[in-house]
Amino acid sequence: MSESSGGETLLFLTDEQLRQGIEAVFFAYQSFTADPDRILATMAYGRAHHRAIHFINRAPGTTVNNLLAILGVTKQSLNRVLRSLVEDELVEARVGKVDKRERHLYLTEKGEALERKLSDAQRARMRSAYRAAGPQAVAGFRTVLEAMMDPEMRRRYLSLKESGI
Amino acid sequence: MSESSGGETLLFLTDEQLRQGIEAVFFAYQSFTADPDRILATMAYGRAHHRAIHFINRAPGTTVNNLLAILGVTKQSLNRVLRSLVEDELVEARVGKVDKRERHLYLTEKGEALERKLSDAQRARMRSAYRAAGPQAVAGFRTVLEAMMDPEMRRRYLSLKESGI
DNA sequence: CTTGGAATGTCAACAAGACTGACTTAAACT
DNA sequence: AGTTTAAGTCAGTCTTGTTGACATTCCAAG
Repeated sequence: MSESSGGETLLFLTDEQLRQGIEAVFFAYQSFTADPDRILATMAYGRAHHRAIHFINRAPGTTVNNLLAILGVTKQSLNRVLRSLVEDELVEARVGKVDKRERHLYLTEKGEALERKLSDAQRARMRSAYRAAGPQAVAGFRTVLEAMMDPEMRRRYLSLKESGI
Repeated sequence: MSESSGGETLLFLTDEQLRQGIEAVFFAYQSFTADPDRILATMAYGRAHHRAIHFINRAPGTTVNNLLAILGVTKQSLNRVLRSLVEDELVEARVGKVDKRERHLYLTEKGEALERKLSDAQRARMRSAYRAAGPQAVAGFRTVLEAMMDPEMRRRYLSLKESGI
């Protein structure tokens, strides 16, 4: 009922379609985090540890400040996570040679092993979803995700994307 | 370097491609929740309240148990949220006529107003992303998201999708 | 050279929101 | 009458976010 396709010029952009998109993102994201969450729950870690490990692996030697900017949390919040990872010898924090205030972060072998375990699970899900959907759908998927990002997020995303080639 | 396209038969499924997909989901989801989060932060509410409001609006008269199943949280967790929403007169919990043990949940006018405010923000983002990406990309986006969901999540998603037609 | 400010990171305390487990109440079913 | 189901409650824990205060280091202006 109501003005379903009232103000929209493009037919596929009804409120109902948009709402379904929102719900799809919600449910997909829950599934997306479920695999690593299950693994992390067996240890004393959570999603925050996963994120830190992921991005340290992605950009080894990154500083705490750098990581902060990517994750978008406060330094105090990240610090707690980082501390436990360093204590458990998954991450090494080396004092900067040029600037001694900085800490450069690296995964240890143990840290790399966990990273692989977590990302394997997540990649397996992405791989099977990508396979099932086909290359054209994947391209569209990526296009919409990038369009959804805030300029600031997109900047972070693209900087990683380029560094990873 | 390393075995970039070593074990994959399909070229577009390199580990690097999958990793970029994972990061895209991460950054897009952050942006996706940012708008409602900003609005909610001004009140004493959080994301949990938003989710409850969203699904009550989506399926008015739903029972607590029903909502529990959709959200995938414990009743203790949902109860805390629901209690504050009822106290603040955003949600009404009516005793069931057929089964008096059940509480049927409805948004009040005040609740509907907040729901609209929150979903307007989120829909605006989706709309502009969809517009920018084009219909074909949107179709692909939806296809991949559905393929990413656990069977259980997909079941929940589809049941809502159908009820919303 | 020194001193004051800026940048980087750490510690402590608190709040939201998730969880488990144990329990109560009321209603419905058998 | 006894069991199951729906909802709600109380207590305690964990993760992860927040602010505020503080230490260390660097750098630049006087």
